[in-house]
Amino acid sequence: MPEIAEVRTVKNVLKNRIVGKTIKDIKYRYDGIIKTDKNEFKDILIGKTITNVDNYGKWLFIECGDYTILSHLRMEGKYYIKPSDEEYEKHEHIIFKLDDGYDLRYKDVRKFGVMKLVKTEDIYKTDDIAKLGIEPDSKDLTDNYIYNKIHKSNKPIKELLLDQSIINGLGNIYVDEVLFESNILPTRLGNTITLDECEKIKEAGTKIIKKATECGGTTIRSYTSSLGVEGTYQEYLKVHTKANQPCPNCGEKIVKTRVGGRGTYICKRCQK
DNA sequence: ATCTATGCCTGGTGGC
DNA sequence: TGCCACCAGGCATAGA
Repeated sequence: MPEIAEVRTVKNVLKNRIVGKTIKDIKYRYDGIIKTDKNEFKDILIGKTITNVDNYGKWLFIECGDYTILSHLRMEGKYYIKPSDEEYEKHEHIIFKLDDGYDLRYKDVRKFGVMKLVKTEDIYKTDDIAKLGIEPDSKDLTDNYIYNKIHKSNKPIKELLLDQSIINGLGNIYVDEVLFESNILPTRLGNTITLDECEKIKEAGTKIIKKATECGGTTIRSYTSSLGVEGTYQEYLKVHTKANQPCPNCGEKIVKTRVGGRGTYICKRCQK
């Protein structure tokens, strides 16, 4: 499940491989991914040159001059670059045929991902992007910012950290890791979290996301390998996916529970 | 306004 | 082996 570190890795790979290429054609094999006008998507993009690839939190921006594809990978979206004559694989839904003989292919087994075409100058005015909060390793993220966003809430801190309008880019894996690193139980309500603990969340978020980004992200469930977008941060995970294994700090058994409907891993001794 | 339930999806898994 | 109910979960949206 791509979170900010994985999306940044995809961005870096794509940036090296597709910037400067021109889109010759677009094929839809399943067009439900496209959430803006499907005809316009083709009409506007065919003939355009890819000018940049960027990301903001989990959103990927594929910039083509005055228009940009906003792409969200959700659970299992992936991009591949393959020779144009290579056979299509199952679940390769959107095919961008580039002028260098390669395709940019969007594959998504569960079809949860979305693409939207917007004017580049309007990216940060769109509803999807405008509402996003601050990235977890940004210098702009402060203990006071977090505290102000959560201290009146009676939702579990885990749900608040998954709220993209507060912190932009954390998903289920990194929230578990951040809360473990901060010694905070995910079930604690927002209104019980102290300013000091917000500082710990900020520090942990910065440290973990920086490291995970360096590692190229985390690969937990990989059906297929792709273009170097598989990371190695899974080697550094301390609690997520570690049910029944000893806590790396104290040896207590890691427990898997559910918080806000999501699988959640905790050490009951280290997290209070 | 805010909360809860549901839908989107497919493949893997465990029970029988 | 086959069948099937269930689970994984980010996010939008409908309904309460």
